[in-house]
Amino acid sequence: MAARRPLPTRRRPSDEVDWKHVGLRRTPQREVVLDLVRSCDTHPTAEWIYRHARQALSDISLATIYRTLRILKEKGLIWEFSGGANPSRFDGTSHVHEHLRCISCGLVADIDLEDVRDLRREVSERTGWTLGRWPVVFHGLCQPCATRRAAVRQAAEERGPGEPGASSGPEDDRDLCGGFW
Amino acid sequence: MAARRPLPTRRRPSDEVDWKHVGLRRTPQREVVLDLVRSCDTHPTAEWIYRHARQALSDISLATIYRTLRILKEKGLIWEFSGGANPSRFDGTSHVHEHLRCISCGLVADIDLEDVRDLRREVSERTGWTLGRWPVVFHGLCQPCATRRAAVRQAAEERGPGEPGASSGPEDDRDLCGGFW
DNA sequence: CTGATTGCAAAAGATTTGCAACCCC
DNA sequence: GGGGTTGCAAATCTTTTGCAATCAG
Repeated sequence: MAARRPLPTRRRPSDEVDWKHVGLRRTPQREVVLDLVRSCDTHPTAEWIYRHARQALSDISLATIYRTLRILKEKGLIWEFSGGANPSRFDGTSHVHEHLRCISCGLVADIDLEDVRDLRREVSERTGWTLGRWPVVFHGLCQPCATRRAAVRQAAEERGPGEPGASSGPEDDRDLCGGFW
Repeated sequence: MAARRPLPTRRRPSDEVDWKHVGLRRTPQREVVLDLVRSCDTHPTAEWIYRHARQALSDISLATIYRTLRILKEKGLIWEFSGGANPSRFDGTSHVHEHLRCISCGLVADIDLEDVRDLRREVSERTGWTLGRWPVVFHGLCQPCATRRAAVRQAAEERGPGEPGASSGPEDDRDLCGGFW
């Protein structure tokens, strides 16, 4: 274990965790990963977390990132959004909220919805499933993707028939918009 | 191209597709894949589709299955549920309906929910996203997984503290319950 | 101390892609 | 006939795993 940049002195999300009760040993790696996921609202990928974690723990490995994310998820401390062939994104579950996921660029956004509580109960009663506090995910297009897609579709229609559901991946979005579908 | 078992003479889902308008050439491979996804309600994986497609088209390749699924998805003819490190599952979108996905075994179930229509509009207005007819996915535990998990948790608590969110993969579920989380 | 955790490198999957042969329109 | 499609095999990419060294309690 090499360079370990002094971590911020202000209170960190990982301080709030009762590690012993959760059944996990408290390590710098786990603290950094949890803090990264909990403190940013960008729903980062494992790769992004890896890059940023290295700024604090220079020799943390990608394997540890994945291992830690999986464990934190299993303990219910964070939530994962699977992304098909593309990387998963993670969310620090601090309070109950729902999600929007863009089917074009994979962006995940949070939203608070009071009304969903009743809906969960209804669904649970009708199906026998346990819906607890797990998120409800709406799928659709974020504004940039909707705009881009509309442009593409119009161009296609001017060229001739076909392409009713033309898709277009994200062109820019260098950092966190990996592209899901 | 070899053995091509006589396909069922009854009307098939793929007959309803206006291939030319969609902008795709009509091929036996595409018909079989679309028919399989549209005619079963089990939300199959690519692998499952491959195994079954071979019964009609003995030398169809897995690459074609994936390519076709991707294309059909891009054209809006089917819907994909990403599964992290685990295989995606597909759904033939015939009418608007919502989904339940088990966070333990990955099972996907359909459910009709009138009330969701208003909710979509509300979310759309509040966020500016385009939610169209894309599905809303509830996450939770299917009955078998909920039962199994409760048992595991109880056993853990009898042994001592910790394990508040213990996870357990599917043990049986040979055919279609791949395991997501 | 002692078992849990980590890094490293290699493995495992799922999905994609290059390319020549082939088939639908 | 010609360009869209397919099969095959190899490549890619994300995530997991085996194992010896190291660390937390």
